Amino acid sequence: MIKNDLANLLERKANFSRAKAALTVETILETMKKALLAGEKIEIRGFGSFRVMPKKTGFGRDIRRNRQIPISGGRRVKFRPGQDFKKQLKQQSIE
Amino acid sequence: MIKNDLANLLERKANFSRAKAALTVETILETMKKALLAGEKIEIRGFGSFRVMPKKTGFGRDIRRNRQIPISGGRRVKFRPGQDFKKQLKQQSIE
DNA sequence: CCGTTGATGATCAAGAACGACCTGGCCAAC
DNA sequence: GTTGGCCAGGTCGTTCTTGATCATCAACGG
Repeated sequence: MIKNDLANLLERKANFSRAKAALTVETILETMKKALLAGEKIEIRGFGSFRVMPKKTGFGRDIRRNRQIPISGGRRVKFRPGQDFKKQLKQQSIE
Repeated sequence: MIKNDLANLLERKANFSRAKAALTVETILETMKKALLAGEKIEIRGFGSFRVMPKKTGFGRDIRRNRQIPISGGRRVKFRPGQDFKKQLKQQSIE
């Protein structure tokens, strides 16, 4: 699924124009991104939650150069699917 | 940030009615959820990607009962912020 | 709609962090 | 205001994380 799919969905479901649909999708995603960058958490019931957490990981590794790479801090975005979402994930299996 | 915040945003930015804004937000999120449940991956450039992966974890642990808990498989949803997103996360620090 | 641009994914390793379950508290949703 | 979903905590095992490169495909222009 790509951004275009979501836009198409709004075209059909909400009867939006293509431009409006695309803009709406981008607006929402952009807003969510900004909120996360501001350190805010996003919590949508029935869907899931995004949380920004300080990065605790210490070292990664560069195979090519065979050296450890200090992870100079920062933050990570963690997504957790909601209860219903998780339940459905368990029930359905991948083939 | 909660679902209501996103709806308010659409009211202001896109001049949607409250009901339409709320419905739009839910429609998008619901669709994304369904896509993930269908095993589809979502890839939005500039934002991030959601991928569904089979769960390989074998055991969890119940501290209270001091026993191991078999994690009977299922799938997990993994979110990865996009390049730009990640870069900004690094640059900004938490207070 | 097709082609182009360039971001995204996989990979390899090693090490640290997260995840599951359960209960209580807090807050999102109605 | 009420309901009930969501987060935290603890232990052990699994997964993630980092970086660089090539191929693939999302996004966009003609």
